[in-house]
Amino acid sequence: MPRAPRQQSCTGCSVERALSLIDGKWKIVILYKLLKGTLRFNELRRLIPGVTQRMLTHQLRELEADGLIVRVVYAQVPPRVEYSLSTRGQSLEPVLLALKQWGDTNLSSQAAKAA
Amino acid sequence: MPRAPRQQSCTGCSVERALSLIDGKWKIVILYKLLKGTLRFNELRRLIPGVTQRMLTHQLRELEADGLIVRVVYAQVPPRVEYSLSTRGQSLEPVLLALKQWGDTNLSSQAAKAA
DNA sequence: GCCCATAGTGTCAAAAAGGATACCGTGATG
DNA sequence: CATCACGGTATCCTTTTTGACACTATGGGC
Repeated sequence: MPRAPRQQSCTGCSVERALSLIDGKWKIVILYKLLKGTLRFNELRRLIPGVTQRMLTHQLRELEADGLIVRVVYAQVPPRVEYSLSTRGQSLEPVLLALKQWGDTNLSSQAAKAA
Repeated sequence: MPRAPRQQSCTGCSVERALSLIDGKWKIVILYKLLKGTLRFNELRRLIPGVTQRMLTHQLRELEADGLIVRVVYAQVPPRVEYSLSTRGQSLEPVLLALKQWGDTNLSSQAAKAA
């Protein structure tokens, strides 16, 4: 998506603004994984098959910039970086759960056909 | 988004599948508008400032293909085409409302700063 | 000395999404 | 006769997003 220019006069609707924060192929999944707790970079990578290192970094950076997640770097070797939801990110829980539940009940192969 | 190729082996997570149905800059907004009832093409267009005719058509077609909305064409002149949520689309209501509420409470200028 | 893991960054190129614009057919309206 | 509204299509072009791949630093293990 040529996503919203990250700053838009927002044509009237809070939904659109909300969307601009969580678009991107991986953001919701990342947030969802983080719901269960803090994760390190490579843990996320393993939890989300298909995401590349670059993409993961990118999305995490944007999520951080939007104040949805918190990034903590431990000055160690090997590096240790932990990601967790910010308060704002946690407030997305209802949305994430609603989405998950919808996916589960409406997208299972059976349900999809029954629809 | 080079969105999910519309058919993916789906690496394990129903959330990802759900996302592939509602990505696109306008889909959620369209669905949200349709929550309140049936709308005609140009009504949608007016309700969603910023969307172009082409985009609206595109997104509506995809939503229809994914079984989230229903398109009814009346053989009249001038043409009359009505869009409404399918049962499946209506089942998205909790998600849409959760998103709207999150947007309202967490993205108002004050809240955004307080975050 | 060589390889591994961690958490990245940088560059390049492909693919997709989105936007602008012009055009279509029809009947009513002026 | 010209124009408008409706619900689109078709085409072209630009911007974004994404993916592939190579490369980095450091300390530990073999």
